Amino acid sequence: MITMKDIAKEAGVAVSAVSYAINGNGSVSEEKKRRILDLVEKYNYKPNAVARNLKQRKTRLIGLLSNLQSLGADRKIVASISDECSRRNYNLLLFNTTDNSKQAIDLLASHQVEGVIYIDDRTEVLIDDFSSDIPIVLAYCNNEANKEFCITPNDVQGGYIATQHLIEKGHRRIGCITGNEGWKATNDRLEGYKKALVENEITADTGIIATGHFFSMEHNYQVSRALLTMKNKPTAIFCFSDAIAISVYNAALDLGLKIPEDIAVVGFDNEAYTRYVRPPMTTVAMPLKEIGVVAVETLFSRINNTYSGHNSAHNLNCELIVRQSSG
Amino acid sequence: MITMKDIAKEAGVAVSAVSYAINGNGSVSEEKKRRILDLVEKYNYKPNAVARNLKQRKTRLIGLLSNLQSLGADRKIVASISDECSRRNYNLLLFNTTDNSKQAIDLLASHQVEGVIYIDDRTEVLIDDFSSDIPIVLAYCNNEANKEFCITPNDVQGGYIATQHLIEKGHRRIGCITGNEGWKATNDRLEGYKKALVENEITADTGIIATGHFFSMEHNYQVSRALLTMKNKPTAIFCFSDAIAISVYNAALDLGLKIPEDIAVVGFDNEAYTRYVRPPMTTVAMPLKEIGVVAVETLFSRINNTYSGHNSAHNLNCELIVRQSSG
DNA sequence: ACCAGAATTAGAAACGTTTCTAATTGTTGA
DNA sequence: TCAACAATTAGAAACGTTTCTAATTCTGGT
Repeated sequence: MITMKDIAKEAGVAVSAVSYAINGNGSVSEEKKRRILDLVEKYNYKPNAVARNLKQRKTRLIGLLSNLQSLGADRKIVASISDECSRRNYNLLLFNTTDNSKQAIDLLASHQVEGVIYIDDRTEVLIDDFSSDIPIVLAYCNNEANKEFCITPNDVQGGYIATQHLIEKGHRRIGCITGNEGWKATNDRLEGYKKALVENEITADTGIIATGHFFSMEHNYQVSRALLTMKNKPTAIFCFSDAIAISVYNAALDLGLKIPEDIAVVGFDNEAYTRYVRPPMTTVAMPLKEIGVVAVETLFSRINNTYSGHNSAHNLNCELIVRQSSG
Repeated sequence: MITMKDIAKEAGVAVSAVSYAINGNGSVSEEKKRRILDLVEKYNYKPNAVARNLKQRKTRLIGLLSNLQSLGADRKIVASISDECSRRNYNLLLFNTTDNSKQAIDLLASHQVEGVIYIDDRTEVLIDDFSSDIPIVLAYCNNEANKEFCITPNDVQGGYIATQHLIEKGHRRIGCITGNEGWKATNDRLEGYKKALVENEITADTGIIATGHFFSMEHNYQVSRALLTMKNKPTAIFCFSDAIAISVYNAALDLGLKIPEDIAVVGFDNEAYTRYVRPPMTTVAMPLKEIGVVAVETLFSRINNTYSGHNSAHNLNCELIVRQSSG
């Protein structure tokens, strides 16, 4: 393993000169500089970043805590975060959280990361303790005590635009199939759904608000079927995920109902396949890329102490992708 | 920022004693040890990993090079790699490759990672130069010059079992829609397809071998439609991706053909949605988790110099997931 | 030719650990 | 009680950089 000392020796200069030559600070005569850089080239010498980091007390490393197991929507956020960090010449130190996030943060801290981004799709995050003096930002998830450092999709607005769209299409009897009970995404989307109804003076009928499940497709199919076989069935259904919407597609197919003529459908998530199902699905896209961008921006403003806290969550708006399932 | 020196001073011992106490090597009297660890607890002191890494010339870091933009199938590999490294108490330093993988590897090397895993879904990998003395392993992709360090799905076998399955279902006239021309996945799956035909003494008809595309669904739809409207159309189609299979689903729907009665379909990739489409899709699952496991194993055996090169690629078998689209 | 000031250079300290060496203390068996 | 040995301890060197300080060389204006 070749070091600066080796280069310095062979070039017949002091190690400081080598450092100056490589980093372009300090001052070195042109002739020496060329001699040094030639050797650097010759040996393909790369300075030891660990030594530099120790001396400079700066690692240009961001810790990324993510439950990669469940890497669903969040994977686009990870990609976006990675891009944003690269642009700033920062790298990511990845840590796979299982449950012990406290320990994970400690480990990242020991590696002297300059900040931590935590991605999770759970409702309330386990970190209660932002006590480490290292800046943390939460992406995609919520933490009541630290709202201002949470970058989340605006699920209320997402639920609202989906429902509003169906109302504009002429529907008055709009059902919905929610996600898991108690999840923030479920609560917020439901709130947006109700808000749209209220604004349009439609009284919500709890009989057509069904509880779905983000993972159990069997359950969603039963719920869809129940909704579509009611005596006074809805003319449209807003589903809290694309997968749930597929359950409605399947139930409709089995019951001989046509989408959107007999039943209009709107999904949520804008999964890749929604463009290709029949009929192409109208759905709500979360601002995943933007969440990554804002998370990194917020983190860096904290790192550089330029953060002007505004004490409210960053709630980024969703976008409605109109296709054919909504009429 | 509190250091060992601070702890040592307050405990009235030498810094070496603190190091011994924390790491449990060396020897320290019980009484001193308790005094030290109490202070460690009190100040929530965590040793600076950068300093330790410098001194020990060991970082317990693996570099991960991945084109996260295209994070498709590979995301499960990333999750698996992350798990395997965690189990070994190693962390991942993530680098988002755009095109300059050489530079990326240099950067990772400067961070003193002990090995590099490169994940890409491109045919031939850009790294021609494994010259850095740091061990590299390629996951999901191929490199002719360094076969033995490539961990790939066995696409030939994948194509074979899909076709064999259709033959066992009684089909003799089996078409296929390939992936992009020139891609290794395309070539290999086609080879497996042909092998199965030959073994069963079926002469391949190039008229029902169509060239599909992994990304252009419009193209795949046209191709599917053409295949299904031939005078002597196939009774089954093997598609080189699930998305292509969906195109066949759509074309069949539009032409009033029923799956699997009128046309049997097998996909490739086992995407999450294939369980929920109608009819549930028979498809081929790549051993993504296993690729991660073997990649990490191979890398560590190189790191620890216990690698017994066997000079051939690690080709891990795919698995057929039988559902209803194949009859 | 000389001097001030600038540019260049060498050397050493520092970053926070681990680990080596040597010194000190403690323990045991005769 | 004393040697012999083991356990504990302190101190310093080392890891590979960056950056400070001070010494040296160079430059141009008189």
